[in-house]
Amino acid sequence: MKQTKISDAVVKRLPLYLQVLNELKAREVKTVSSQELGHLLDFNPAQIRKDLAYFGDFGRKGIGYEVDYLIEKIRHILKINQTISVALIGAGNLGHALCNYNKYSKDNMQIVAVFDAHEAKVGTKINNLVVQPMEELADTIKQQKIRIGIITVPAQEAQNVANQLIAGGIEGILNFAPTILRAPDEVRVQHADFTKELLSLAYYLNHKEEGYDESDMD
Amino acid sequence: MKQTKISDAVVKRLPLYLQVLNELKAREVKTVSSQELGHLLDFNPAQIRKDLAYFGDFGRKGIGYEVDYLIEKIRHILKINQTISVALIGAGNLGHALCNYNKYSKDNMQIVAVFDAHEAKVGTKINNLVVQPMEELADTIKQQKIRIGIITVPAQEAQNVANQLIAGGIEGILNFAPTILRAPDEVRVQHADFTKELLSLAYYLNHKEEGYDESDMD
DNA sequence: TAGATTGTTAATCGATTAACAATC
DNA sequence: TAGATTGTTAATCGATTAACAATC
Repeated sequence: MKQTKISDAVVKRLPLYLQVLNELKAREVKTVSSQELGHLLDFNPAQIRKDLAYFGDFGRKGIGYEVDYLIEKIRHILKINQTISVALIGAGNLGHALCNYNKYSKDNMQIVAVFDAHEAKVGTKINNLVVQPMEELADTIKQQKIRIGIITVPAQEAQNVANQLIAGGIEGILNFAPTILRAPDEVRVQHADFTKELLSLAYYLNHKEEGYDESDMD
Repeated sequence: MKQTKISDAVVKRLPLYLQVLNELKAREVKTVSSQELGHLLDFNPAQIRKDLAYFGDFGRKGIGYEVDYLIEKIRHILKINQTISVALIGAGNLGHALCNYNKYSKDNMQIVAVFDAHEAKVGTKINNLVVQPMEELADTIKQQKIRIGIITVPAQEAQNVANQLIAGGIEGILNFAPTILRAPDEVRVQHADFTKELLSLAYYLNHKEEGYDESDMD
């Protein structure tokens, strides 16, 4: 029984592999080498082979990887086979977008409940889901076996919502609010804050030439 | 004139520093040590000092960093002072959410134009911005000095939209579509794909215990 | 002054890449 | 078989952390 701690860097790349493999499958490509995958993803082929080798021997020497087979393996590693129930808190614009996105997505996440603290929102419908009041959060988590909470409320309310999710026994949180959440170690918190992406994009646009020039500061 | 190549890891942390500093400022905290910042962010204090030192000597030995001053310095580094014009392509749910978000945001990005390929959308309004047809993209980029394009169209259309942005002379792209974009080296492409965050979250929920156990595969 | 904390060098840690025997 | 490509070990590279002189 081989057990290795897989690094965050590797886990982050798995969804990317899956994405490219799905695109290859759509193009009816049957096998692919680490060389080709590396070219498509701008990764080093050795890195791809090493990443995949953490989980088993999926390739064939001299041939490469069978696309269908590798997809199945990675789906298995990420446990996409089983559906995970998700709650969304914050029925604003972003919440709507995510619900809508979720409806068409074919991966394992399923938003099964939506909550909002504002009375005006409670009772309205998003894609057949009735927006519930926050008071029902803990009970619903238990009844519907919800494991992940997506936070799409304003930054000031995010920690409060997180606390309620944690109290309700949530296992993971995807936080869209631009604030850092405190959570116990058992609860995995992932940030999906595109403002940070925009800010670093701005940095790169303004420092395109090369390194940072300290005299810029004056 | 000291010039150093700043690593991606450092640039990614700058917005986080800014975020925490802004929260400290709101609480009227005047100075903060790398120790305290490290505690708030779960970072090593030495790392914070090293990161900041790339850009200049912002702290005072024995005291720490002045919150207001450091905020100004980081804003300067990220060039948040000057506004950057942004175009959004894809007037769907996510596009709406981003426009709305942008209206209230106080940072440097400003969505100044919205485009959509679908006739039904063209001419409708999002926060005072009239949705324009794709044909006007290149001209608008030039006229309005747009530097960044945000892509919120379905995955299949994303590369096509990216090509049009690139042809129009865009400098950076923030891609929300779950697909990998090909772009020349001069154009910085940043991915803001929360599906990937969700997938890795799922991984961690299912492999909480410890390392990966290869016999799980059977 | 004594205590605290920076900026920075050196040490450590971990992740990426190169290289190659194994083998399809 | 000859050519290709894996899985894996060893080498390299880069990022994080520890340690400490400088100094507020």
